[in-house]
Amino acid sequence: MIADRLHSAAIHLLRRLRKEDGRAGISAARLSALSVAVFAGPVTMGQLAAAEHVAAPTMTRLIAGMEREGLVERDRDFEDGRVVWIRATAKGTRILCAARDRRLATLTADLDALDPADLRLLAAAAGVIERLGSES
Amino acid sequence: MIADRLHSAAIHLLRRLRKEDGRAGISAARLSALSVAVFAGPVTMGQLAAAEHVAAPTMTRLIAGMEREGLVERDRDFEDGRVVWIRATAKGTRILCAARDRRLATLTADLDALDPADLRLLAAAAGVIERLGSES
DNA sequence: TCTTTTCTTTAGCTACGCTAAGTATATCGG
DNA sequence: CCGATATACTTAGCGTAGCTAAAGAAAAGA
Repeated sequence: MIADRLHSAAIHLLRRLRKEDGRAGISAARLSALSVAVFAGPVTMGQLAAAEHVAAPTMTRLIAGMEREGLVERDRDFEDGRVVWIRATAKGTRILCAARDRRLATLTADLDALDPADLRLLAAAAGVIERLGSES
Repeated sequence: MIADRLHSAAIHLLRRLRKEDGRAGISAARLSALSVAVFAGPVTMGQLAAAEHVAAPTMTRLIAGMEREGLVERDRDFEDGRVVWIRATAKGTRILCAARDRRLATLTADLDALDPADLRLLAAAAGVIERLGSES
């Protein structure tokens, strides 16, 4: 029942992290999209939606919210007028890093309580889960 | 940056599983609560909310929805009139198993594509993540 | 008895996810 | 060149999940 346990574990982990993210003033979904914008350079709306495995309108709203708060900016493509490029602002990059540090601080406390062996296990498993989540 | 990668991995895995659960006609949050009701015997609302790391009103609504669909039943406690006991119905148990089988089927296909070593890794990591999510 | 505590629900808000439909731009066949 | 189709994104509207604040009902204590 690996599937069950992974599912349940993911749900509970996210609920826990959600609280930390809430304190940082940004939701998990936005944070995840923002990190793509920050680290994968300017991306189009379509690329972002695909990267986040989310329908296009969902990404439109996520970006609209972040644009209102000055975390990202939109630019129309010069060649293709339909395409919108998303770029993280300096503030967006700063917020991302701050939120990440905050998560890191709380999670680090938890991780420190683990066996070094468990920690190595998690590090290795994260990659596998990542691949699992991005399949299909 | 294990925290980041775990966070991102959990988000993407859940988004993927959400689609499967949707096809099964039950959401991830309900499924998770239902499995507690099924496997941890009758539980009170408070216990359920605590087990799922969710505020009480959230659990009230989850249970209300599942009660409407005949997946669980409520009973007042004989001794303490404030307490409500939640019991999974036969239908609820059936639905849970069906949804689990469905998830299992899709995830199994993914898992089969993994190295046996990766699979063992995931099995071991699930327990660690579980503990991580249930902390504090 | 009156107050306080505990368990649950109601009301109301924000946010995320979806589909269906609309708009604007590109592209292709005639 | 022009109409039809295809693509990229947005708008509208719905359902669900999460929260807090406050209310209701029952238990426990002064």
